Amino acid sequence: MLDSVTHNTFLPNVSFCDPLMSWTDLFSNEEYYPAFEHQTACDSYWPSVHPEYWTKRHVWEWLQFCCNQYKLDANCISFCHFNISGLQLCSMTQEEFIEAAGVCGEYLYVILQNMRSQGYSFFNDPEETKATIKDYAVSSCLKTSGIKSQDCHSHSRTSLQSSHLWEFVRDLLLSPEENCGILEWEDREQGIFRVVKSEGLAKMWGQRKRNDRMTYEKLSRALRYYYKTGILERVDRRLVYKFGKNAHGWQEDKL
DNA sequence: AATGTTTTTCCTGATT
DNA sequence: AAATCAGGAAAAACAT
Repeated sequence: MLDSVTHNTFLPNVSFCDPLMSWTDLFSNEEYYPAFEHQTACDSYWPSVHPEYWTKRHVWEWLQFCCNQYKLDANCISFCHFNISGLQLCSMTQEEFIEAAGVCGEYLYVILQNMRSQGYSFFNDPEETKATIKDYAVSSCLKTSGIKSQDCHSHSRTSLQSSHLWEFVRDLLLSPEENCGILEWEDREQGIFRVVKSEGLAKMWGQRKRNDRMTYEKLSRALRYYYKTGILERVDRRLVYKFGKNAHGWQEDKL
């Protein structure tokens, strides 16, 4: 899976600040994801800033990047431990990283230390990146290694972005900052929720996928496919859905 | 490169 | 009337 790191995601000769770089797909767009921490449009993009000077938002974006790029299981990461500035992040010891993110913490620690010492060349040179990361992949918390998130228990779930639609919906439901009234719980216990702003949801999903032609019509088709796989269950009310037995991570108690 | 899975797109028809 | 729901079919995108 590390191979993916070397592919098109690291385009040569592309500036790190270029907002059109492919892996920036991972991140939200200020327009629809309401800024937290009072960020404004003039805030820089994390790779263009030294880790020591990262804002909380930068830290957050960096985490998202790591999760997506290196396939770290976001469920291993305790978000509250990372609600800190770059300076605080840099002062964290390896132990603290492990404390905050289990095995993934080891990984994050290495990535950060490399970034600090080697700057962004760490990311610009696919081979080197691969080699550096490889040694640490062994103990990994990589999704593909088959380690389930339960193995990294004891940490509260995060709302870090995942690639699947249902996870996106779930995480939106669980993060009031980003939700802004688009989704609402109808019955928290039973996992029943309602799409309040259908077109807003489509827009957000479209942004995530870099697809401005997304509509609720099409998104809902994808949701209906989840009935078959037990991710969602049918609720015969308009714009109302229910998490099925194969959906995880939405329950309040069971984190 | 081959295959399986998820998502997107489009569509026809029913329901609210 | 306009949105939404239902799925079939096929293509595209993604993952392995």
